[in-house]
Amino acid sequence: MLEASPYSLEPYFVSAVSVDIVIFGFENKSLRVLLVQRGVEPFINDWALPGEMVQADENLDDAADRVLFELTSMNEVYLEQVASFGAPKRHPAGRAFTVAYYSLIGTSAHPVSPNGWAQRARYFDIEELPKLAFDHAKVLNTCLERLRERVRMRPIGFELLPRTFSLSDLQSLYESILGETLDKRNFRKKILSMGIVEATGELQSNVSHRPAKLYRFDESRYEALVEKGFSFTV
Amino acid sequence: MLEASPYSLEPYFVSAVSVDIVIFGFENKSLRVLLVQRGVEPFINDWALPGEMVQADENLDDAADRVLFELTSMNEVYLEQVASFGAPKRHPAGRAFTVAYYSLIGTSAHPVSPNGWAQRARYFDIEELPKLAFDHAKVLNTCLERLRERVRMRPIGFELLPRTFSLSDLQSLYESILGETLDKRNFRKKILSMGIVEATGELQSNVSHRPAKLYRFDESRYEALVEKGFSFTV
DNA sequence: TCAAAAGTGTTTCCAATACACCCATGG
DNA sequence: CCATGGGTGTATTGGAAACACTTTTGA
Repeated sequence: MLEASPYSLEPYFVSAVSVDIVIFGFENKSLRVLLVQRGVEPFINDWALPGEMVQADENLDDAADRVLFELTSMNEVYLEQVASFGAPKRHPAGRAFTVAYYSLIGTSAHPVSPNGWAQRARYFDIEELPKLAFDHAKVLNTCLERLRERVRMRPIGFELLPRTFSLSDLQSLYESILGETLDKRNFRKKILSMGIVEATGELQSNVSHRPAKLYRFDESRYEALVEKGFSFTV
Repeated sequence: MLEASPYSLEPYFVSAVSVDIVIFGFENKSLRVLLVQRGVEPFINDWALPGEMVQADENLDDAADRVLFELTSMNEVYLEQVASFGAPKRHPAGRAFTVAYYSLIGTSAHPVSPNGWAQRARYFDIEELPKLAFDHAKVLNTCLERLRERVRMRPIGFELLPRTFSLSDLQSLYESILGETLDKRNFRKKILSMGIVEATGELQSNVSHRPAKLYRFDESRYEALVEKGFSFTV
């Protein structure tokens, strides 16, 4: 809370606030996170979450959108605020808070343009993360847990797949997010009974095994289900 | 994210960060929220969420604990961070972010000592809230939704009841949090089968109807269940 | 013809739901 | 004896979980 004089607020306007984003992608049957390598002190050369200071005229969600757009040139992406962090010593330059978001974007084909303080950027397998700058390991973990929670409650994550996909693709996605294996028949039954995917009629090609049917995500059906609330437990 | 020169950070250390707390209580079969009436500008005389600026050497959770303790003299209370808000114009004195928490405390018997910028404090029925200062209506709403989400996932909220309580008390608590009525027999079956309450052997006294059995919350059993994860859908 | 992944049904079990009457107390 | 809330059981249904073999393709 904030008050006017005689309780002066002035001494409190000394903090910096940033947004940091855990950008999840999915490729090669594993969950990935986009990290950037710092090109400046502190933590120079360490990997870190993409993030920027919130600008004077910007609200938090807009700042998150901006960071995401500047890095990936993608817009209108699934983005959810998760938590804020503000340990007094988390940044050597002063009192710095950060608001963490996670986002889901299809990995395959977007350009990545690190800018500002970053020298490069790439996806890391969630199982093979490098040491991270600041408290970003904790931030990332918190966001991963939130993603898992979400996935258990509803079929999130179509954003991580190409426009058409096989049910096995979808299953590996869930398996790599949840970190456990699922029964194939039960998984299919569940997804198909929800009616949130529809067959395109196409098949995979050039695979050295029986080609899978391809599906697409039925967004309108999905929205309808979210409206009236459903539970999803694979 | 934060960087060192040549990307100077200095211009960013200009924000204030506060914590605001939605303190839920339960009395008279209805869910209540503790609000304080502002004694200073801006929004003088309006009701607002209890909150304070985060101090220089304090992390967010500690600041929340402090606000709660200063107001209610209670410690070790259930407290959960929910979300952060930072619209550029939300405070007239400058760029001010707030991190919202909610807490659950038994209402009945704690003193309330408003201090600093507040002239008084009292509980409001969740159905009869006054106009709130700043963006606190939105903050409160977000926290209420989080509480509802939590309650649907697990039997939270024993903190809101006296140490011994009847199953009907527990049921009204759930009903007022969720805003819907529940079937008595099914509710009891569910709660008792989870084994998270145990009968004390005592009965209500001085009630002009059949006295209810009193129960207490079995905390160790509860923790054990949380560990291995359970779902709770009343 | 082999390897690799796709695809497919049934049974079992448990939890969710719906539903109506008698009981103990104070006034 | 009446009003008030406390307390109890059963039948039904639907979703969750367990489980193994056949099919199609490219190499």
